[in-house]
Formats: sequence, structure tokens, C-alpha cells
Amino acid sequence: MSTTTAHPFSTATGTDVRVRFCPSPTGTPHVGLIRTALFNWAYARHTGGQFIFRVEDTDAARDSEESYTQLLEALRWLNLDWDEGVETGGPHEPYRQSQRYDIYRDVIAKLIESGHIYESFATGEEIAERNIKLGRDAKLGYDNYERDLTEEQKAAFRAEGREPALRLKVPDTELSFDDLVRGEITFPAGSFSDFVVVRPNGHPLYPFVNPVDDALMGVTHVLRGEDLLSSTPRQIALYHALIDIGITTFVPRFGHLPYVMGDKNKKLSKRDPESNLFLHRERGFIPEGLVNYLSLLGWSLTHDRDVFSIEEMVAAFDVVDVNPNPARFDLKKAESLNGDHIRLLEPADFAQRVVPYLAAAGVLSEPLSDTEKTVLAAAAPLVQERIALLGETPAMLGFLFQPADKLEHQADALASLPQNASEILTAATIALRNIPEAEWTTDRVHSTLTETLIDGLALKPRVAFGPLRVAVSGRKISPPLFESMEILGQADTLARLERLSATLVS
RNA sequence: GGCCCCAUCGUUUAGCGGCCUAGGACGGCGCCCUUUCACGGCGUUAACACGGGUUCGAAUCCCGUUGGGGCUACCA
Repeated sequence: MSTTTAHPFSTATGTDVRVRFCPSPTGTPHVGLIRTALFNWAYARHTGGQFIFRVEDTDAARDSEESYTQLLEALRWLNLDWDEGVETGGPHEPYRQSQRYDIYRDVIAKLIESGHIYESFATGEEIAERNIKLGRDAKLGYDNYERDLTEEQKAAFRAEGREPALRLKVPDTELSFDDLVRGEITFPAGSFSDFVVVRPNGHPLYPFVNPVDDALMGVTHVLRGEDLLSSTPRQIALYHALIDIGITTFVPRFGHLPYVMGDKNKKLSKRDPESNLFLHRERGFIPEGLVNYLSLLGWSLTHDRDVFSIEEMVAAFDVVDVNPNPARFDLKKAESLNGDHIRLLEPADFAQRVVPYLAAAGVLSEPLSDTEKTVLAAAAPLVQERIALLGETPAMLGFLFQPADKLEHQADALASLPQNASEILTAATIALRNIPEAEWTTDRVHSTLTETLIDGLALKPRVAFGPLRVAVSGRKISPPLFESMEILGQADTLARLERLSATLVS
């Protein structure tokens, strides 16, 4: 097509690549949005190009500063750093659209002067009426009939007190582009019409400011959600106008990333709790695990492995390998992957990361005392091997930070006690009391208890150790018993056994 | 209604004409390990939507059908 020849698409590769993440700050960060950020970031890091973070806060009614802050927090938490953008600055400042209105005014003036945009006085109702009158579907949209309004007609509208919106003249031809993830896509002539770029009150709209900023910032690859696919021809039309007036020299390549679906066959909605990035963090996802899972939403590293590091992702990531079909957000899989990444953490690192979760649950408070640090360091490895979310740790480790007399025995744990629980506790208490304090180790506790209960009383391990577990942790499920006893120490352990015994007698 | 996108196990993904009697992972099921719960190990379950082409040969290319989804704002 001639327009394509006249207005070439970007051919940028390698370090010339410029991608951007440009959310509008409405609501809390959505995992689909973050997936988009991740893919843009990964593409920039893979190619050695630049990653721009721009904020599209031109909707005063819905944008909030709180949401803006959350966006920053989200990217920082996931370690998705940007080369240019809000906070960090760069050669195309400012990076918040609410501060760029002067720039848009200038571009608008040039587009009016060059005849690419024109005044449109029609209201939505009038457009629908007109369609009906002409025997077309009312939903058909605008038919460009004000393109050539005379000065007299415009004056007449103004005399009625009407102010015009500004519309872009789109070409009356088909428009196609080569989508990075979907291949060649063509929109037939007439499937898109002149669209409003500026409201009557002078406020520029998203379909205008987004491409304008991309053009001004030299964005070469637009990787965004599939929901924006149908607006692409209009954007390309705008680009042609921008090239015409010398704002830029090329049209970026587009890549439309697949939807992130919820349980049902529809987009994961902001209402779905699973869409909330911070909720996942609260539950104990670690950045490594969540990023890994998010990367799998429409992409894969290789055929036989899906646990990998962000570095491995960057090394391999290319948008052209992104799968075009929608991906479902599968919490189970995400959690499993997170567990794998938790297991990969250095034990000290893991212990460190668990602290905020323990603090939030009231298990302990920061800063930790030396004793608490010691206990945590000893206990953390015991649970690192068995959880999928950091949020599971308070329930698992809480008993270690409670004094024996404050420990609560859970109902289901008490209910699980065998008839002879008292007898078992007494026998165990006597045996454990005989261990010299200096020899109080996991192994010694283990062997002593085995001799006394398994060999001596001929009990099954399950029956023998159950009551001890309940006495020590208050729960049916706990970290390994003997290790726990070692961490608690002899005196505390004995106190717990005696306390449960006392409870059972009374 | 119009336009656009999508189509491999329950889910996600590998596959880009012969390596596929279709591979991995999560889930499910079973077994093993085991002081509980996990973790781990082993095994198992289960898919190319349908119909036409093209080709010596199709999950892979083309067309159609069906089924999903999205867009169709003076929101972003």
C-alpha cells in the first residue's frame, strides 16, 4: 500500500529498540497490566534497548495519586526498572501526561493547520439519528460528514452556542500492519472512521495523546494488551498525520499480547481478587515466583522446564514468540511455582523475607530480639521446604515465639489425641527430663523418644508422636517435631508437655 | 448488527510439513519416602474443535463451518 511506503514502520533492532509501559493510574495494579509491563521490560533488557515508564493520567475523574504510587511500588517490588520515565526522568520529560498539555496544544495546532484534523459539532445522539435516518444501523458510528463544513456552517453552529470537538481525518482505504505476535492484520476501508482527538473543552483524548507521546518519545515497539488491537488502525492513521507534520519519521511495530483470563471465559476483571497484584504479595508470593508465573502467561522458555530465573527469561525473551491465544490465570500453578522459587532462596534470605509476614500476623514484632533472630534462623529452614507462600509461615512457626503458658491448643488438634495421650505425655516427660541439658539435640530427643515410646510402650510412631506435637505446637500440623523441640529447648519443651498433661487431667 | 482476534490434555504450554503411536508443567489419581503436614521420587490420567483442500506426507499451510473472546465512547 502506498501509505505504507510513504510512512515506514520502524525497523529498529537491538539497542535502538524503545518500548514503553504506560498505564493509567486507576485502581490497584492488575496482574494483566503487570504482565504487559514485564514483557515490555524483558524485551528492552533482551535487546539492550530502552524501557520507558510513562503515566497516562489524563482522566481526572478516575485517576488517583494513590494508584500512581502503587504502580511505582509494583514495578519496584518486581524489580522491573526503567531507563526513562516518571521519577527517574529522561530526555523526553515530563513523563506524566497531565503535565504535557502544552505539548499537545502545539501538536493540535499543527494538525489543524495542515488539515489533518477538523471541527466536528455533532453530538453522539445526532450521529445515531443520522444513521437511522439514512437507513443504517444506529450503532454504525460516525460517517465523516463534517469533513468539509464551510465557514458559514461552522459559524452557524457557534451561533447556537456549540463548541466543536476535533476529529482526525482517517484514510478511506484499508489499513494493515504486521503484528509482532499475530502476523498480518488488515482492517478494511470503512471499518474505522474519523475519531475525536480533542473534546470541545480542549481536553485531548487517549487515542490522541498515546500515539503522540509514543511518537515524541521515539517508541519503536508498542507491546500492549489485545483489547487495544481494534484501535490500532486509528493510531496508525494518526501516525501518518504526525509523520506528515514532521513529528516523527516512522510508525512503531505493534505487538498485541493475549488477554489474561479469569476462571470463566472472560478477561480477569479488576473485581476478581486474583487480579490484584498486592493481594498476591500479601499472601506471600515472592517477586521471583510471581514474575516467573506471569512470564508464562503467553510465553514459555522451553519445552521441558518452567521454573526459571528472570535472567534466563531476559536472555531468551522475544515478542515474536508470544503465543496469541488467551491465557488463564491459574492460581494453583502460580503458587506451586512460587513454592519452587521459595525453595531456591538462600536460607538466610528466606528467613529475612518471612519476617514481615510474621510481624503482620502478630507472631513477633520488629525489630527482632536476639533470641527471636536465633530461633528464626534455626526454624526457617524447617518450613522453607514445605510451603508455597510466605503467608503460611505464621501458622507454622507461631508456636516457637510464644511462651509455653500462652500456647493455645487448637480444637482439631485436641480432638485428634488418642485415649492414652496422658500416659504418652507422662512417659515422654520422664524420659526427656533425663537428658542432660547439654545433650539436648534433635538426634538425642529422637532416639530417647523412640526408645521410650516406640520400643518401650510398643506404640506406633503416629500414635506416639501425635500428642507430643499437639503439646509442643498446639496443632496437628507443625514443622518436624524433634527439631522443634531442640529449638524450644529442654525446659520449654517439658513445660509444654506438662501443660497439655494438666489440661487433659482436669 | 459491523469489524477484529483466537482455537493442542481440566488448565497452561512445546510443536513453526516428515523427529508426534503429540513432549513438559500445574491439577487429579495411585504408589514410595515419612513422627504430622508438606517437600521429594516414581507411575498414571488426559488434547491436535469440525469439514474440505494443498502435499508423497499436516497438529503444523490454505479455505469454510462451528465455538469462544474483544472492540464498536467527546474512558484509558
